[in-house]
Amino acid sequence: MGTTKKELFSLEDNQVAAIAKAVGHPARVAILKQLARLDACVCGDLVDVLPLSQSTVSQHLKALKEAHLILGEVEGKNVCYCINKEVWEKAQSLLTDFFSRR
Amino acid sequence: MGTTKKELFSLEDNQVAAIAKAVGHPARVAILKQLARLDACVCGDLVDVLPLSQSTVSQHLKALKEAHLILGEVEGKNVCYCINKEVWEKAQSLLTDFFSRR
DNA sequence: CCATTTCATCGCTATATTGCGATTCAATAC
DNA sequence: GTATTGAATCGCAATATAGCGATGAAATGG
Repeated sequence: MGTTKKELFSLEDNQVAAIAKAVGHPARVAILKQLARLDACVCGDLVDVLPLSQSTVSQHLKALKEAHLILGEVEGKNVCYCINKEVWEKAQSLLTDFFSRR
Repeated sequence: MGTTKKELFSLEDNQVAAIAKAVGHPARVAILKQLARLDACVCGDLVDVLPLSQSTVSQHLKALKEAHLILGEVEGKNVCYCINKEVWEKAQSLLTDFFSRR
């Protein structure tokens, strides 16, 4: 318990849920918006923009990375994040389809 | 801590996050799909369709109701759930806009 | 009245999430 | 080499979530 019984649901339902879950926090929404806006990647400028500590922002970035919605590339001392275009488009179509029902 | 600092984010970011959070579980995805498919409302047939106990399904329905994505109407002994069309469309446009970035 | 059915809620356990400060590690700067 | 900077991770506390069985409350059936 406390654990989602993923095995019991369809792949698609799990995919939709996983994406939605990753987006389900205002900080992560804000991060994704920033990354979309800047098109090119950014790094820890995100920390400056967000009203959260560095460690907390790092956690959210990790969550988004685990959902494959973003990519992080090391550039010397910095890490450059950007939207994972492929997965983003997949997510877009999954969610669009989902909400187009009815 | 353990609590999202919603105050620190924009209304829109919070709205997007709240909807995504509600959708962020495969059981709730499955419920919403069913309700969309049956167009007309259903009741505890949902429990039969889902691989979860009645109490757990009830919890998920509560979560969806709190996100205003669904409506529940008492009909004698039964409760009839259906998608909240207005909010659903709002959610659709919010999420579509969100994913249309970039 | 009592029994049954339908659903919500309580009470509990297990696990996950959010947040932060402190620490660590790698890369640069000196 | 040491110092500094950027970012991930650790460790912790507070809270939230997922799941279930049991109990409750309202409506129907007798």
